[in-house]
Amino acid sequence: MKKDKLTRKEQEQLQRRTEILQAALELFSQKGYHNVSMQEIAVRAEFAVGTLYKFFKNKEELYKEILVQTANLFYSVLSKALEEEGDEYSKVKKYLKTKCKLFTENILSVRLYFAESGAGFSISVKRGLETELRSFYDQVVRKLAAVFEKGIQKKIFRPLSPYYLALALDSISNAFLFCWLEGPDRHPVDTDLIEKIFFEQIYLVQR
Amino acid sequence: MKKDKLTRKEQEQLQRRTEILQAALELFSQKGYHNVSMQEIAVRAEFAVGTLYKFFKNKEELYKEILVQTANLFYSVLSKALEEEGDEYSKVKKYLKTKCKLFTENILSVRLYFAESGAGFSISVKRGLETELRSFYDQVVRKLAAVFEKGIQKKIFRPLSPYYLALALDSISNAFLFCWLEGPDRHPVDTDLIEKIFFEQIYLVQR
Amino acid sequence: MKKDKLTRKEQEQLQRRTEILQAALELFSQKGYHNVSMQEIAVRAEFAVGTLYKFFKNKEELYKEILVQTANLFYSVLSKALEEEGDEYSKVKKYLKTKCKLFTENILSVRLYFAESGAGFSISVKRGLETELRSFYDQVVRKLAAVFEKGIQKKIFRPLSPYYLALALDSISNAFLFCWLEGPDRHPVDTDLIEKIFFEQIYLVQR
Amino acid sequence: MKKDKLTRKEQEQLQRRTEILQAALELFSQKGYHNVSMQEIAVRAEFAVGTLYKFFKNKEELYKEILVQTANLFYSVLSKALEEEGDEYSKVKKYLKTKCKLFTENILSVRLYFAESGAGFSISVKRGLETELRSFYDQVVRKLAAVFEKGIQKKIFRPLSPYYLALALDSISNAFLFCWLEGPDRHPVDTDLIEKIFFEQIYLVQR
DNA sequence: AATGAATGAGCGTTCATTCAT
DNA sequence: CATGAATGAACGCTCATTCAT
Repeated sequence: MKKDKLTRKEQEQLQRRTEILQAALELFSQKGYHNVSMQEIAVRAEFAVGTLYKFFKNKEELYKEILVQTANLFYSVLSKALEEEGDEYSKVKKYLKTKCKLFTENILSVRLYFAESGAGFSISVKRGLETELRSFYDQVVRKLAAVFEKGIQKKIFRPLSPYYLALALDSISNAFLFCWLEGPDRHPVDTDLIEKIFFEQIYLVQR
Repeated sequence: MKKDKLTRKEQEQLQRRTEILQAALELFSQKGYHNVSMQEIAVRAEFAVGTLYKFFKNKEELYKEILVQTANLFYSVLSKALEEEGDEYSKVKKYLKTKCKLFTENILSVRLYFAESGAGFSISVKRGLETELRSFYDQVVRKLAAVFEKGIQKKIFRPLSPYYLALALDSISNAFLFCWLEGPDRHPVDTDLIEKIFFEQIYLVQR
Repeated sequence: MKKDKLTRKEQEQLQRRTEILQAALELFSQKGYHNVSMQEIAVRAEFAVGTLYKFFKNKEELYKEILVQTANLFYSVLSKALEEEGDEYSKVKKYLKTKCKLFTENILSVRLYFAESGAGFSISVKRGLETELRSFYDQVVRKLAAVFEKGIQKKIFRPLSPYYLALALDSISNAFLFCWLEGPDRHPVDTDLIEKIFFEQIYLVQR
Repeated sequence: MKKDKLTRKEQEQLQRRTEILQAALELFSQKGYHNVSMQEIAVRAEFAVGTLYKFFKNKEELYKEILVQTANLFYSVLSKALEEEGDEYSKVKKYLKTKCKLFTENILSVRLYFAESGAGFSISVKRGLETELRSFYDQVVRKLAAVFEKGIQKKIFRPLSPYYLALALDSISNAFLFCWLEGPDRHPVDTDLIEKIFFEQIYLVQR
């Protein structure tokens, strides 16, 4: 009947689903997968336990859904940032700015995502999920590396291994963002400062 | 009564304790805190469950002990590396070399430590443990920052925020080590390569 | 208002009811009461769950209805067979023939009926249902016994306890029918063979 | 160390196991598999739920154990009865006597066994268990059939299909025993009466 | 001191039943 | 009326912890 639009019922369903995911995200990111019960999620989402199972096959799938959604969001937003118009330098600047915004606006997801997939090591809740998530992450790093490669060819960046350069930029930005977002003082993240530190000083733009 | 030496009984006790910790480390680092039962640890350590409780108040304390021991080891080894003779440049080189060795030789501990305390975010098994471990980590970063500060004064390093410089070096070295230690290829970690990348190319030693 | 005929609405209602009962019979007889959910029945009957509850107070009543209908069918059909014209010998022959046909044409009901009420022991889904069903069964046996009694008086049958004779005939015919209907070979049931075995050989018609 | 005898500990374990099985038998035979919870069994056996799982992998295994034990008991006792000294006539008499005693002394097991494996149809709790149990039953029937076969050769019994003869005897004896054991009056089972009915009147001993 | 059998709270999950639409 | 999304009690099962031996 309707093509683009969802029926009101479908909209409501989607809304409920989102509410459950939000409640679960809040709890999982705060206490971790194993310390959150379905009962608890149900109470916070203001549904009965059974209702959760109407939307998600089991606890693991609910958890996985959150992480995959997060991974998709991060991947699509960061990918787009790297595909914008401009030279490689401005692309990387855009990437950083976008990443800062993304992290700032999605602290809970970020927290959960890094706890599960680990920037480095991690012990996954679900066998294979870790690998799946890391591959998302790796795709972004590779896209970033491709930008560095082109920038190196154009003599915008110093001639270093593009992949390690990308990895380095990513890990530094993660570290700084974690530092700012988690700190007890919790200063608003200063995008300009990051940009300045990475590019003008550390990151090797040819002068 | 006894001053330096432990009685044979005390030695034996220490030995048992260590065996339990080792068994637990292997299991926790492989499967994660929540997927390892005390039963399982007992079997691997070749003791009865009850015996585990003679040495550790509960599962959480056993876990905590492993992490705190790891943190102590890392802290003491890395601190010492930074206190060796030489200028700031060679101190940082020594720090990196030591860290590579430390990680390579203690993969299990490293895996567990980063899964729990997170290079960045993490969701702790035990409330407060995360903070405690991060403070250990932070002490090392601060020591490294102090070295950078002195190096900057001596004009060995460029004039950047010493703390962020330390954080950056640390996060990059973590990222590279994770990459090497976890990679499916699992090349033996190339200390010289790290050194070269960090110092000659990225890390901005004044030339 | 209406005397004999049902309004179209009532007819439709009856039709729906029958469809539900049929769907439930198929599922119950295949998987057993506890392994069939109302959801499942609803899907097979192509109604909503709620609709099932318009027709039957609850799952138990739906189940009970199937069994009671089956019991009624069996009772009425077998009773009628025993009431037909003829001597006692041909009555019993008729009874057997009818029973064979009844079982063959209603395997699902038979399966469910015997699983629930048990030829012998059984553990009922519903307290009291077992007893209720057995009383139906017992009525048939008593009717059969009455025929044997008369036949014994007429010297058609040997002078044995009519009730036990009836019980024996019934249990043997059940056993043979089960054997034939369930057997992996599943020969079409040979009515004549049964008749021959029961009457000419085992069942002791006076010669 | 000990060869034949069990250590006291092992004896105690066996005792506990038996107590659990007994409690479970009582409940299962009364209310059926699906209407008995592990909690309930635990309470009746005066153990904690966890303890049940030390002895049996899960509810199904506990149930299966009861049935298989019963099947084994029935099979071994009835087989032995058929192997005793004597002609075929006395063997069958012995078989009947033994079966009466067996049923009388193990009403609960009998009730459960027939509810599950069904003398005829049944809907099994566990896929395959039904088949497994029926094969035990079938072995006994075949042994009995072999006795009939020999008896027929020796002209002790009338020349009928031995298998159907065995099936008939078994189903009649079941029916009578069920009748006596379940009846509200619950007369003590009259072995002699059964024997008399089967042999002298119905069962075709050549005269 | 060491043991490991016993415990039972608490989990994830199902499904008969209800009731707003 | 028919619907089917929502409910929540109750299940099977696990495992950290205890304590009699």
